[in-house]
Amino acid sequence: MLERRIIEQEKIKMNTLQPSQKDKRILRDESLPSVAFLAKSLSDGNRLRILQFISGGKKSVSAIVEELELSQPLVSHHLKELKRSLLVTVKREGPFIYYELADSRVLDVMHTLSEVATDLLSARKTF
Amino acid sequence: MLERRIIEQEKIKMNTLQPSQKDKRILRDESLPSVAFLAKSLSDGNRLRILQFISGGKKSVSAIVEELELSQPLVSHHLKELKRSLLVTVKREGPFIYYELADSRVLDVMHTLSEVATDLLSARKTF
DNA sequence: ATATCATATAAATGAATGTTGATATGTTGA
DNA sequence: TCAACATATCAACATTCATTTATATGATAT
Repeated sequence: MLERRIIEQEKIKMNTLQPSQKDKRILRDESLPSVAFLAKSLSDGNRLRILQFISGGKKSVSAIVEELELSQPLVSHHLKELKRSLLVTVKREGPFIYYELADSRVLDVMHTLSEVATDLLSARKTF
Repeated sequence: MLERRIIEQEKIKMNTLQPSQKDKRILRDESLPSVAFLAKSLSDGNRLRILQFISGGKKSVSAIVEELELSQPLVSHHLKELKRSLLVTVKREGPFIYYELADSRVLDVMHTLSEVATDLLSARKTF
C-alpha cells in the first residue's frame, strides 16, 4: 500500500503552510543569495584572521601582512574579496591604505559559529 | 625620511598588544578553521534553503526535493555536505530518511547576515 | 626626476565545488 | 522473490577559488 507515502505528502503540505508565520527567523528566499555571499566571504580562515585583526581598528596592508605572516599579494587578494562583499572599508592615507571592519556584527556571527562548532563537536564525541 | 614608516610600525605594535583583552568577541586562532568550515556550509544558496526548510521540523529527502524543486542527487549532495559539518542530524524511519536542523543558532546567524547585507547595501547606495 | 616604499594586478596552477545524468543500494509491500 | 519506491553514490564536467611568482601602479622623499 501507499498509505505511508500519502501520509508523508500530507505532512509535507502541513509543514509548508505559511512558513513565514511559524518562525520569525525565516528569511525571504530573495535574501538568501546575499546571506550566502557574505558567508562565502567568511568561509576562509585567512580572511577571518584578517577581519579579526582589523576589528581592533583600521590597519594597513603591510601591518596585516606582518601580523598574519602571509604574502602581500595573498593579503591583497583577500582584502579585495572582503571589499567586494562590503565587509571592509578602505581609506588611503599617504602611502598607506587602511582597511577597516565595516560592520562589527560579523564578529558576533563568528563568535556564534565558534560556539556552535564547539557544541556540535562535543556532542559528536558524546555517545 | 622614514618617520612615517616608523610611526606606522609603532602603531602596529601598540594595536597588537594583548589582543584578546581588547574585545571579548575576539576568538582564538585555533577556532577560526571551524568557523570557516561552518561558514562554508552556509555559503551556498541551495543549502541555506534546505536549512531553512528543515528548520520547521524534520523533513525527508523527497520532501526537500519537491519543496525546493531541485534534483534528488543535488539535494542528497548538499545534505551530505550539511551532515559533514554537523549542521543536520539524520534519522531513518522506514523507507524515508529524515534530516533535521542540528542547531537553531544557524538561523540566527543567517538572520544577522541578512540584516548586515541589507545595511551594507543600503549604505552603498547612500552617497 | 628618480629611487624607494606600499599596494595592486596578472598569469599560472592545483584543488575544491556545484551540477547533471546514470546507476547502485536499501527498504517496503505484494 | 520481486516490483516499486526512497535515497545514495559515481563519473564527468565546468567553474570557482586559494596560492605563488613576477610585474605594474602609485605615493613619497631626496
